[in-house]
Amino acid sequence: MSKKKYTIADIAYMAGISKGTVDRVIHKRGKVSKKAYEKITRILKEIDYQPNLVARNLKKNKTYTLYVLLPDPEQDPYWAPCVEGINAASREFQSFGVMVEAVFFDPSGTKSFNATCKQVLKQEPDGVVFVPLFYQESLAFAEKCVKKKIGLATFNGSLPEGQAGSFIGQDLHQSGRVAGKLLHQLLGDDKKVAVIHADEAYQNAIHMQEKEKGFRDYYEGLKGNTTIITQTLPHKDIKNVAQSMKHFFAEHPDVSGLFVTTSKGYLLDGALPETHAGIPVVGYDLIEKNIKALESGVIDFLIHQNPRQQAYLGVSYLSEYFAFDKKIPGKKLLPIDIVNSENYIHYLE
Amino acid sequence: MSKKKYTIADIAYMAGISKGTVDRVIHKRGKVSKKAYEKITRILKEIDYQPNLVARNLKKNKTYTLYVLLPDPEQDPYWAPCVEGINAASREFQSFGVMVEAVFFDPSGTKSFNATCKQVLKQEPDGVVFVPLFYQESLAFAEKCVKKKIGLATFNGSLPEGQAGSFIGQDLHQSGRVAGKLLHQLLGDDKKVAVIHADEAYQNAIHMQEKEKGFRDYYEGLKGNTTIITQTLPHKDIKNVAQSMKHFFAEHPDVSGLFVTTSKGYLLDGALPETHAGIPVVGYDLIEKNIKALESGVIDFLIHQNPRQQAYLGVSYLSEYFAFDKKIPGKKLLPIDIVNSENYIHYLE
DNA sequence: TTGTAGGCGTTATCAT
DNA sequence: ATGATAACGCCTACAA
Repeated sequence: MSKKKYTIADIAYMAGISKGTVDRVIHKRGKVSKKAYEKITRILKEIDYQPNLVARNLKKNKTYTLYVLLPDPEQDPYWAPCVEGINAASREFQSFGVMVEAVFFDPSGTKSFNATCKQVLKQEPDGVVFVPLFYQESLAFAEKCVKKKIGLATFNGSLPEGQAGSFIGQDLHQSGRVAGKLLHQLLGDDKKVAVIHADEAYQNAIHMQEKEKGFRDYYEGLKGNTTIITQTLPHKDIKNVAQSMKHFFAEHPDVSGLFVTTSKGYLLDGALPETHAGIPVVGYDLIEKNIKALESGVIDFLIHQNPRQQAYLGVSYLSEYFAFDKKIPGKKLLPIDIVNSENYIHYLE
Repeated sequence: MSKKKYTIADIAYMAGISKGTVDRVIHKRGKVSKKAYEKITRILKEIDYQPNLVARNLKKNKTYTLYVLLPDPEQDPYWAPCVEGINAASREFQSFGVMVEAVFFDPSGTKSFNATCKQVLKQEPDGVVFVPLFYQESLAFAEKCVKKKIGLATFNGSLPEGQAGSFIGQDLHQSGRVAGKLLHQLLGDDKKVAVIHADEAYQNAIHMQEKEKGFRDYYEGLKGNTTIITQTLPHKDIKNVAQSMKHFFAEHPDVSGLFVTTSKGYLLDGALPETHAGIPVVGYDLIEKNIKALESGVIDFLIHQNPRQQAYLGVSYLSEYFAFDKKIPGKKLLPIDIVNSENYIHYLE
């Protein structure tokens, strides 16, 4: 089924008119007689004309600038793989005239985020990919971008429905369900388990809550009788987790499984009292410390959110939009990868 | 760091010579004076010249033909997602002059495979992506392709080392280890488990053996004492699995976990004797019947080999090679995805 | 309303 | 050995 490739010249010849008119029809620029318009549209349909994107791109010969805003990987290693993803996409599209610039902000407060947004806007980029860490601020930023007709994509967090641009991330509620299932598979029915919110330096309470909801949701759908309690480990207590855990298990000695809703599962390494040392733990994210905990057996499963791929896709979507006029997928949910000590290696790329 | 984009014209101007000579240097076509050669190479290095792939592609204006050979999805649903992957890649690269044609063969014997290979060679394609289901025959085919200078990629199975072209697949040995780990996580130490080779219609004994090796390998590295036995379920016995399982468990009542090395895990649905009904099972592949078994609880974990992505990458690699002169990655190992009833949905695309 | 004439960057041909 | 030039398909400015 080797379709012949038709060019505008072919079509013009077939219709007995000039290339210019054909082009005007294709781009609906008007200034075409009804007769010519109809004749050409008919031919276009008939041969299923596919414009040569290469030629189009060459002609445009415009370079597009994308900015990617994400938390500084120095401050939270979770974001490190994103930089790789950004670079990979950047390399891939630079020959097509897309320039990508990554900008880091300090995730511990909104100040740095706002400053970075402002700075990026000043560059008048064609597109922006960013992590909407702070809800209100992100919303405001997105609106400004829309107003300036800047292409938009977010990853690792979403803006409200109807928001222009693309969202790339994970179904957090469902990932909570996955965690529930895993603990259930390890423990069986009628046990007591705990959801641990090991607070991050910055605000991602929404993430943690969504995950907990999914987790509870899973257990509620079961016939068995599992008790779920929630424990928050505030940021200030992170210095002495062993102490906190000792208290916790003194109060709840019958807890036999833990679900850590953040990437801080590694904190449990060496912090579990002897009475509960081998207890099943499910956590999040393939950061180095977690992998160590996975190998030492403290953590049984990690859920991988694939930050690298999220960032890669964000840049790719916008790049393809600019370079090839592809439309941007509105929402892309990545798989919820289950990781244990034997398969993590392949997710590190 | 917006690098300026240099063109051949720029370089020619800088060197004070014509574009033609610059081109000759870039493509090492000779017929260039030493002086000019050195001057140009120096400039090229200095500015880190990156040719405009779009323009190059436009100029070449050649259409490439790729053939993809894979088992007929009608006969084994495992291959169905590959067709999607092939189509996705095809759509993506058709604007760049790459034509992709999928051809199915009957996996139950070598006859159809050989016939298909012959037929494909007759078309004189620029590239071939294929599933090396039959070792000897695949080797012969690959050699013929190399001789004819046809671009080569294989997926879901490898040819011996040093073979030209690309291989996309999974580390089967490691996936056996993953299965071992999963069963171990579900069962704990000092149990007896069984490796079940549910024979496929066609020969993939090598795959099954690799998986079993990895599985045993994992358990050998542990301190605990797990006994592993192997049971083959020949193709002819597939009609009456319940009977076979009854015999099996009568003989080995103490087996408390199963590892099915093929995509036939669903056969256990309704075929396990009451005495062993809820026994942990780890299997392979997200085919419909397996997903049902996952949801009903007969299968606890499936290992996903991502056939869709394998096929997609095979086509993409060759397409990018032809369209953009990218070099073909020699070997690409995909992640070993662990799937349970809560996360399978995202792997179905 | 329609047609024509470049030009995007690279490459191949042909003349010098 | 080198330089000028045309062509790939599309788009746009400008002329008719």
